[in-house]
Parts: sequence; C-alpha cells; structure tokens
Amino acid sequence: MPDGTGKARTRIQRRNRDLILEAALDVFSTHGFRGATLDQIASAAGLSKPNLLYYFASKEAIHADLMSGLLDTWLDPLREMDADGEPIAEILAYVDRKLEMSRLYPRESRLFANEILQGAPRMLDNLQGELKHLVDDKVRVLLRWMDAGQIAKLDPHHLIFSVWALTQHYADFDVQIRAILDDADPFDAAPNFVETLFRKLLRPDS
Amino acid sequence: MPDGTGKARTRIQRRNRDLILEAALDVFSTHGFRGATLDQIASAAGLSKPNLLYYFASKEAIHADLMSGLLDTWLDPLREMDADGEPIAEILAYVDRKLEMSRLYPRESRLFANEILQGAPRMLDNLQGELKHLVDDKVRVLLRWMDAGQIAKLDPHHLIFSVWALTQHYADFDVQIRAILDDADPFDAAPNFVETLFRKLLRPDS
DNA sequence: CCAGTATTTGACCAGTCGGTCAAAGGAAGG
DNA sequence: CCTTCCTTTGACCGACTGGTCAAATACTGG
Repeated sequence: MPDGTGKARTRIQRRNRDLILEAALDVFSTHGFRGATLDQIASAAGLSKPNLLYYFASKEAIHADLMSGLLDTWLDPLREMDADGEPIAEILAYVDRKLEMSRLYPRESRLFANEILQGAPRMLDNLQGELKHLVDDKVRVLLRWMDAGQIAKLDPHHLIFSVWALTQHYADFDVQIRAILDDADPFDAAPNFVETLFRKLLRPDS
Repeated sequence: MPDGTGKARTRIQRRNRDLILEAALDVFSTHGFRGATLDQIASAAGLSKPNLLYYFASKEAIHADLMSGLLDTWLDPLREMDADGEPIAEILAYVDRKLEMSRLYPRESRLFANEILQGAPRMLDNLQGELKHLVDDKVRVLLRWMDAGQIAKLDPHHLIFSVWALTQHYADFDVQIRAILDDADPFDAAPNFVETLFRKLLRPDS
C-alpha cells in the first residue's frame, strides 16, 4: 500500500497519482462531487477502478487531495497585493493575475465554483477562516488607500467580490461566453476590458 | 395518467406538480442534475417516488420542465432594455433588475450556473440560438449609444458579460460572500456598489 | 350509495455506485 | 534461477439508482 498521507516515493507512484488527480480534476470540475463516478475517473486516467483505490483511500480522498491546495492557489494573487505598492497598479496587477488564472486553470475555477454552488460542504471552515482573514487583511489595506485619496472610496468587500466575479466568470461560464462570441477567443478582449473597468472604477473622484 | 404535455387540470394535479417542481428546484440547484436523486426530490416534496413519476415521466422530464422557462425568465431583464430610452438609465435599470433576480431567485440562478458549469449539455442549443440572438440585438443598441457618445466606448459583449458576472455572483457564490461578510446582508450594499461601478464605467470619457 | 376514475403506494427490477479482496503479474536484488 | 515486494486486476459485495407495476386507496359525478 502506498503511503497515503506522506509523499509518494517511487516514480510509478508519483506518475499514477498525478494521472489520477489530473483525471479527477476533469471529472469533478464538470460533474461536481456527487455527479462524478470512480469509473469515469479511472477510465479518464487509463487505470482500473481497484487500481485507483490502491493509490487513494476513497473518492472523498481524491477530492480532498484536489481541494487541499486549491484555496491557497486561488488566493495567492490576492495575497501578493502589496500594501506598500502603488495602489492602482497593485489592484490592476491583482485583477490581471486573477484573470490569467481563469485563462490557464479553468478546471480549477470550475471545481471551486462547484463546491461553492453546492453550499461548500467540504470547505466552509476554510472560507470562514483562511479566506475571511485574508480578505479582512486586504480590506484594511484598501480602506487605507481610500482614506489617503489614492483610490476612489468604495465598499472594499464588494470591490474584492467584483474582482472575483468578473475574472472567474470567464472560466466558469466559458461555454456560455463562447456560444455568444462564436469564434473569437474571449481572452482576446477580456484583459483590456476588465483593466478599463477597474481603472474607471478606482480613479479618485476629486 | 395526468397530461404530461398539456396543462395540469385538477387542483390536486396543479398542487402536486408545483410541490415537485419546488422540491426539484431545491435539489437540482444544490447538487446538479447527476448529483440529485429522485428520492431526495420525492422526500423534499413530501411524496413517494412512484408518485413523482406519476406526474412526470422521468427525472429528465422534471429537470426539463424547470429549465424550459428558465432561460426566458433569466433574459427578460435584458429584453426590457429599451433602445429608445436614456442609455445610462436603461443600463442601470437592467443591472438593477438583474441584481434583484439574484436576490429573489438565487436557486434559479444556481440551477442555471450548474447547467453552464457542466458544459450546458441540455441547453447549448438555446444558448447559441435564443441567447445569442438577444445579445446580438442588444449589442447593436449598445454600439449605437456608444457611437452617439451617450455612453463610454467599450466592448459591448464584455459589457454585458460584466453585468451577468457582477449580479449573478451574489446568488451563485452566496455562501462564500456570507462567510466573509459575517452577519451583514450582502444585498444591503450590493445595489449601491454595482450602480456606482456601472455609472463610472459608462460615463463618456470626453 | 355506487361505479368509475384519479391518485397513491409497497414491492420489485436491472443497472450502477463506491469499495473489497484474493490472486495474479512485474521489477529488482541475490 | 528464486524470493520479495510493489503493482494490477477480475470477480464480487451491499447499497443505491431511475423506473415499473399491480394493487390499494381516495375522489368524483350520478
């Protein structure tokens, strides 16, 4: 039995665990936890179902493994927003990083969206803990920038929500957007649009 | 057998069909189609599973009934945007209606989001047809307003996407938002925030 | 009240679900 | 070659899935 908790040791273990997680990301992100089946994941990974369960204790364990690093990765762009940088540039860079994540990791975005949509049964603690603390911290930074007149005075929480909404929408609603844009790649015009939007939004009134 | 295609006739039929659709909306919107079970729906409706299938031919049929009117309802706020009205007021009124739908019908929003997230397997035709045509129509209106200098020049498609993203986010990511805002009702500050955002975004540059 | 219809349900079915297990295959060192 | 350990799998399990059906129950007009 491979070490479930520790790090995979042999090359074959590492390779198969990666195969499984890659396949599981595909399946979980498009069907949600309940809607996904081990047979789908096994088939997508090119392994047999018992072989899957040789590397992971259960369906839950595969999902948990995927989720464990997800929130951290997802919040990294916000974490990097520097309180000592130039406010507008910092926020725009944050938006840009976040949009880039939607472009490069749409499956991860949908995995996250699925979890939240379904009431975040396996992540609520992390939202109320890790996520809330980071947001509270950055809200204080934003408030300071607003008080200093460096950016427009807005509700800082909803400002952050608007970044999430606008950027993640391109990953989560990809199918809908592409149905409307026909051939054009959404990400051709999206970066310019969201940058313009936040520039106008953040420009101080005075 | 009650008439599946036509309108329910007796009071009891109407009542039970409504009970089922109400319960199904709850279950489908939180678990997606595959993740939902007839037993869950039956239990939530207070009926037995065979009784469910007395009123609807199948699980698919219940879901289809829910989806059939959904896209129309969902697009109504955009449809009402009047090409002959005052541009800024028309767009802001559209945003306001859309946000109000997120507040009043979050389950419908999540049902829709689930369908799109999962690749819109049962709705892709409607997206490429009905939805695309309406959006194309309104894009022309927006372009006319932009050419006339009545609103800022922006990518009209992405302008519409931004309305969807910002308003639906409050319904679809409700759990996450409430985890951050603690006790405060997100919809206290949201209307003001999104109105401010779109006012700033749409104000002509000159 | 009764006949006929509309409604409800317990029992059941075949297929699928997550998961187990013993046995078979493979690689590596001696 | 053999032994040992890691890996893979076919066969199988009980629980649950969507769905069926005949029989029972409620409801209606006459």
